[in-house]
Amino acid sequence: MNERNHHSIREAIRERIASGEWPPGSLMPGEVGLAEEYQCSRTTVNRALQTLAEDGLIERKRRAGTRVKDLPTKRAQFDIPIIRQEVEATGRAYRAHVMLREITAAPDFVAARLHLKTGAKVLRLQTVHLAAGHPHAFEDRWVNLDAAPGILDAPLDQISANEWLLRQVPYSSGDVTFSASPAGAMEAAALEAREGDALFTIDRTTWNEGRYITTMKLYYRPGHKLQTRL
Amino acid sequence: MNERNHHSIREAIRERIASGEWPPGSLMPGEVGLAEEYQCSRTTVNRALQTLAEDGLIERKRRAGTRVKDLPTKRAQFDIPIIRQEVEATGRAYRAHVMLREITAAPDFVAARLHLKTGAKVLRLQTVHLAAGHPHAFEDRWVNLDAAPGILDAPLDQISANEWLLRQVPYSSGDVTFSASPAGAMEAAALEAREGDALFTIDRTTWNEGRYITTMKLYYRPGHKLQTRL
DNA sequence: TTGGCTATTATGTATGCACATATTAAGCGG
DNA sequence: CCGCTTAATATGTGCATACATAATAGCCAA
Repeated sequence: MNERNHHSIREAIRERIASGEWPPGSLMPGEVGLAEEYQCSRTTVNRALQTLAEDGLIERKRRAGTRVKDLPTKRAQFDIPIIRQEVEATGRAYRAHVMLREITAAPDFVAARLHLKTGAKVLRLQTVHLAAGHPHAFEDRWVNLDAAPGILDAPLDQISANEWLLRQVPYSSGDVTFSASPAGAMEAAALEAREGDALFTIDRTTWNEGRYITTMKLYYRPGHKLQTRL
Repeated sequence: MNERNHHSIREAIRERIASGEWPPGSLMPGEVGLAEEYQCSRTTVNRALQTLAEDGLIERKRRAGTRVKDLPTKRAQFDIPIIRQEVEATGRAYRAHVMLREITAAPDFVAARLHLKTGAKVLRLQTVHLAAGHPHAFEDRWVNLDAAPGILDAPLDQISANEWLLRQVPYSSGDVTFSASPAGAMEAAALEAREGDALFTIDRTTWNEGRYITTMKLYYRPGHKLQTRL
């Protein structure tokens, strides 16, 4: 507890901030002062303060010193799991059902997201993810065939497109948008919901080193929540 | 570019992982090897690898070595700003309108969240946040009067409850839930939307060192999105 | 073969030091 | 009093080193 590694020092400082010892906007003691107080080297204090700065709790400037942030911006972190893992984590059996699988011309918004010409051939997949037999989410996905041609031979009844793609290009970047959208006829049918129901929706486009791979829209069943701590 | 600070080494390693040089699940070279390759000390490589591990890209175990994660769980980060800042960042004028302000008995779900007895007195606030005169979000908030009695004297027409509380207890913890919910009569009226519209919703409960301070539900106008990169 | 002990090894972490760099404060000439 | 230069200072970062710790491999005895 009273060890002087950077973890415990970080937590000690965090508590002193939370307690109001150093009010928002105020300057806190410098690294050397804290090092002396905690009987450790400046390096160790530096590490503790750096992680606090990453967490958005304090702001550090050379020469100016370290000060407690005025209006701290809270940072929420979500682990975005593979749906299979998400379902299995709750102890329910996972199954996916591919409703539609066709090669088609990319509509405008898909072409834009995947940086393709309008009308380029893409694979469209519509999948229902089932948890213990009940619809959990509906996925509407477009795959750039240039970037992932092998998907045409993938056994998509056994492994979800998401997982298959993840194995091909494991460490891709992406952007993610959370929103709420009303269920259309298609989503309502797939999720056994009513048209117009409010669905929690995730839009996601994925690329790797400049190659745009896939874009998808994921509609969760009504009532789905995404929770985190901050 | 070819510097050998921990930033550039981290990015170099990240790219080598993305390129597939070390496939998922495989063991990558040890710290000493990488240090030699990049002509730097083990300390520097260690730093680079530690941040990559925090990002969830690799997994490290003593003696066992460092390996690339098999199915990397993507981590989405959102900065949750104060609504005023969120609005002003888009260049629009911010204004808040308090629709309801009453001291009332806490209903069950509020009492549970704030760890109070059912029926304890709480302050309920309903606020519309306006961006350039148009409704942006509707906030339904409950404040624990024991934890923040001063709020009864706060000029809530000038400063939002959120900001006021944030100044009183700046460094609180909280939990956050994202979901989609249909607009009720109240939300529809406040947001100038139709009843049943799909609204992006954030539930948030805040505490500080065991004192439960406030819980609120925030309904965004239809079409609101929350975007991030991963 | 099995169980437990030990040596080995890769990562985890603290330290002292040197130097880099950004920013403020002081000094100074006009 | 202004604007420039210069010095002082807090943080940023890298390095060599030492030791801690966890996981593994190998060994030996029962």
